[in-house]
Amino acid sequence: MNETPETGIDFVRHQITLDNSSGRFGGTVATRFPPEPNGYLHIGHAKSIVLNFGIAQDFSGTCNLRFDDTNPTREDVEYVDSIQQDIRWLGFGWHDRLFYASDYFEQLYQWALHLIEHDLAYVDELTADQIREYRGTPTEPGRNSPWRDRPRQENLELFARMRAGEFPDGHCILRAKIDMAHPNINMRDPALYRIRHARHHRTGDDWCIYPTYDFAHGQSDAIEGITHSICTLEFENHRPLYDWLLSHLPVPHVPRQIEFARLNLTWTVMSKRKLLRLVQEKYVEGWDDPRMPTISGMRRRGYTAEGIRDFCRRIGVSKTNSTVDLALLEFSQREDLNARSPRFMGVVDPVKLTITNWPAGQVEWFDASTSAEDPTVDIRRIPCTGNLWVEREDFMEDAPRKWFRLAPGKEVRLKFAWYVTCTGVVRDAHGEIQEILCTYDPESRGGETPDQRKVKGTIHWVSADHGLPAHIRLFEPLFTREDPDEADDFTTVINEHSCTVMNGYLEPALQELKAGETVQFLRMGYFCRDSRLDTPEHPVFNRAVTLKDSWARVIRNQRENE
RNA sequence: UGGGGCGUCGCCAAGUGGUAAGGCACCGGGUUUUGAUCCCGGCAUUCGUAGGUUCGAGUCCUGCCGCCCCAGCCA
Repeated sequence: MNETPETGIDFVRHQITLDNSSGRFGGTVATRFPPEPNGYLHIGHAKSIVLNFGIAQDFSGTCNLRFDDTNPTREDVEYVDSIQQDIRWLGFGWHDRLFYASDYFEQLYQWALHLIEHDLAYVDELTADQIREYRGTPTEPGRNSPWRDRPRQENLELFARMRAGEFPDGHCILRAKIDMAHPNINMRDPALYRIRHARHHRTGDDWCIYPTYDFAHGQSDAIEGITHSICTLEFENHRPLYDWLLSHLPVPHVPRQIEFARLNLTWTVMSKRKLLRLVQEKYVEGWDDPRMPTISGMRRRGYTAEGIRDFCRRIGVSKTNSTVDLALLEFSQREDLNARSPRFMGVVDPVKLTITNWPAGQVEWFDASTSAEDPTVDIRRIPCTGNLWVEREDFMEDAPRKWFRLAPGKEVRLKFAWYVTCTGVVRDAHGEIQEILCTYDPESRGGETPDQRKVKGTIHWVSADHGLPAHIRLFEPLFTREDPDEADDFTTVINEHSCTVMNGYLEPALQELKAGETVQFLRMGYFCRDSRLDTPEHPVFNRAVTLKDSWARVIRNQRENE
């Protein structure tokens, strides 16, 4: 696949180029992807991963994977494992550059001491509520804590006792001493350390005080020699603090923070809090539900890593808050899936088709290619009989103009096989069509006739005597509106019909397909054999994405014009 | 109304004073044993808005308007 970006160089790469020519970092480029292990990665993270690892590749630099694990009450190893798996699956690696902010706890502690020794930090015994009151508001300055000017020695002792576990959670915190009247609220003596008597997934019970994001992130970047610390827009307000800490600490290196806009997608939610709620309240099967925008969900659905990377390149990187159309993600998937998926036949919503002039008991086998490009390669055999399953939507009793599928009196081609002409239908007691009756033209074997007559419509089919019953899962967006975040409560706009399970039939060759593999069912879309619900006795397929359907569009436009 | 950002086609997005790239979507047309793919063609006299500077402004200046972020001991 073409890996060339659709747009010019983005502003982040532009800044890096500028830094390289000014020699700010001696020409080296080091980035990092810093997830907090408190949830599964989603397509928004993919944007960041492609950016950070992509920049490292483009500039012959490095990209570290660093877990931002400074809050043991929210984090879990389940997530550190899934995150690594997802990044690898996306096609990126970090070699031996796997780090944890918790690796730096001792160094961070020493730096906190340094701040105290220079009268730049103090232990505050105000309660959380009091601190909030003292902080002021965006339009009013805050007030100094009564503990702000306690002696250096006392701060040192108190901080040591915090570490020693002498105080309960919330008893006190370490704060930077900056400016309680600062117009940027993040500079009003921000918290640096808090007490958390909680077991950490890596450091166990070694610590009962943990650094905040602000105190850990920039210093971790400094320790790792990160040149460009790329984060999302909401951290822009933190940059003055990021820079302040770095300039007041004896760090070995000073990185540059650059912020870009996080990804929003239509028809979905992206916040970890909301995704967690979908999982916990069982609106979905789990983090890897094919309807989830998680990496694991998309993988299970049948999306490809290449397609996701391509999507991330197409959306670009900027500082504009934006919501990308889901159609673009689907386009990227179709483009990649089209190039790599073998073609098979599967009937999703089956209706019987009986060939009335078919020799009783006869079975014909056709050699057919699974390639859309070259009919001479990748041949498998398909059985055909007089009893077939065809797609219910491929028949219409009163066909509109330009309909060239099945209808009374109309002739169509059964892909790879014969021409059949519809002679009638059989209905059940409720008037539902139970069976379509056809005759076939024995001269049309393989889909062409000696008289070269044109048949515009070609439909897919499966021999009812050989077809493999399967559950075929069709998905719609999880929400009923394209901007679920705008609803008062996003759970009130959940789409009840986001997953429809069809009882379909597949051509026998599909029996061999392995779980996790994606194929095209001719005319129906790309389907991935499910890795969780599938059994050898009863296959389960997920539709990753439909094919473009210009007939549906014709119908839609016709309706709108009426 | 304090501070920090952002406003270029329906959705993204290039553009760094010289006369509006590209992708998606959409609309035509051609090829086709997938109404798929593929291929051709169309799609911003205008850059939130009002002024100003300039031979020349999406790009510079000023004023408005709109949207996003910040008052966690979350990240």
